Amino acid sequence: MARPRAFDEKQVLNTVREQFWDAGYAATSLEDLMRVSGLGKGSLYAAFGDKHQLFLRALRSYTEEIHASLRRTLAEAPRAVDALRELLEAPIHARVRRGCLMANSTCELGNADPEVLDHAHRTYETTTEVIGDCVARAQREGDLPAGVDPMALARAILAAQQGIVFMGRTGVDSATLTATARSLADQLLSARSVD
Amino acid sequence: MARPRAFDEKQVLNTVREQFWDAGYAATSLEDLMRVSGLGKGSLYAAFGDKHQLFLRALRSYTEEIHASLRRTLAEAPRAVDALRELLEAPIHARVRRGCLMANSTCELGNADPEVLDHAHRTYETTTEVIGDCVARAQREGDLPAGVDPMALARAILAAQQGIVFMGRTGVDSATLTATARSLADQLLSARSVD
DNA sequence: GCGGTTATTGACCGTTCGGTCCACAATAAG
DNA sequence: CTTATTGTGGACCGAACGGTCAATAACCGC
Repeated sequence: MARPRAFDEKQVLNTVREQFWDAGYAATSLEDLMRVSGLGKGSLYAAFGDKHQLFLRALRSYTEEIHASLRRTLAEAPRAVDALRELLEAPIHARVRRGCLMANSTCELGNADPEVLDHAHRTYETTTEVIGDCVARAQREGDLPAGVDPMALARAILAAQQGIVFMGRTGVDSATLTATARSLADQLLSARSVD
Repeated sequence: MARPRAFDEKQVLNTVREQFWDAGYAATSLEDLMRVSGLGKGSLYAAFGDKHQLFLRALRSYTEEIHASLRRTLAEAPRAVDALRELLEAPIHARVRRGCLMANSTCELGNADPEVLDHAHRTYETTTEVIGDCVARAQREGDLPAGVDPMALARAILAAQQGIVFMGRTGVDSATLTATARSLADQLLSARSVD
C-alpha cells in the first residue's frame, strides 16, 4: 500500500561490496556508493542505515556466500583430501589480486572496529569447523593420518591458505604462487603424520 | 648557518608509524600525525612532503628494521632450523593484535597504490631470500632434507608465517595460536622430506 | 650584533566528507 | 479519483579533510 522499491537489495549489496573490496572501507565515499549502486543518498540511508552498517551488511553477505561455496565444494568432492588440496590451490585460479574481503577488512579495521573484529573471529571459527569436518572425512577415507586432531590440522590449513592469498596480493608471479601452494599442500596433506 | 631542527627525524617516523599501524593510512588524519609527532603542519610538510610520502617513509623504515632484525635473529641462532622455528612462533610472543604494518598496508592500499604494492613485492622477495639463506644453512647442518629448493621452502615458511600473524589478528586465543604455529613448524621443518 | 637562512607556527583555503531533510513521485487501498 | 504511505533524489549542513602560506623565531657565520 505504498510505493515499492525500485532496486534489488541483494544486487545493491553486491555492487557495494565490490566497491569496498576494491578501495577499502575508509577510502570508499558515499558518492562512490551512490555511483555504483545507482541510488540516491536518501534511498541508501533509508534502506541500510549509515555507511558503517551498509559495510557490515555487505561484509556479512560476503562471508555467507564464501561459507556456502566452501561447504558445497568440500561436500561435493569425491575425496575429501582433494577438496582440501583444491582449497589451498584455489587462490591461484581466482584472480587473487584483491585478496579476501574479510581479510582486507580485518587488516584495515581490526584495531578500531569491534564489530568487524568480532565478525572476523566468528567467520574464522566457522571456516575452521567446516574445514575440520572435511579433514575428519579425509581421515575416514584413509587419506590423512588418523591420529591428528582434525580441528588442529584445519587451523594449519586455513592459516596456510590465508598466507597464500596474501602472498598473491604482493604481486608474486602465478608460477611461484602455484609452486608454493602445492608445496604447502604436499606437506600439510601427506598421508603420513609428522614424526 | 640556519635554524636547526627541533625534532629527530627518526623519532618522528617511529611515532608516526605507530599511528599508521594503529589506525591505517586513510583513517589517520594530519591532525593525528601532528598530535603524535608534536609538530605543526608546516614542519611536517617541509620535512617529509605530503601525507602519502610521509607514510611511505614510515613504511620503509619499518621494513628496514624488520629485515635487519630478521637477519640478526637468523644469523645469531646456533642452529638455523631453530631460528626458522622461532620465526614461525614469533607472532605469539609479540602482541600480534595489530598484525604486521606491511601486511596491513598491502591489504588496505594494494589495489590502489602502486608504490605500496611495489614496496610490498620487494619486501616479500627480500624476506624470502633471507629465509632461503637460513634454510640452506639448516640443510648444511643436516636439519632439513638436502633435496628441497631453499627458496621454495622459504616461500612456504613465509606464507605460513603470514597466515599465523593474520590468524592472531582475528582474536584467536593464544593457546590455539601457539598450537597452530607449532603444528605448522613441525610439518614444514621436519628432517625428512615429503614423499 | 648583524644578516642570511632555515624551522616553526597557526591562520587560512577550497574541497570533500558523512549525514539530514524535505519536496516530490509512485504505488495500493478505499 | 482521493488519500495514505512509502520510496526517491538532491539540496543542504556543519565538520573535518589535506594542503598552502606568510609572519615569526632560532640559529650560524661573520
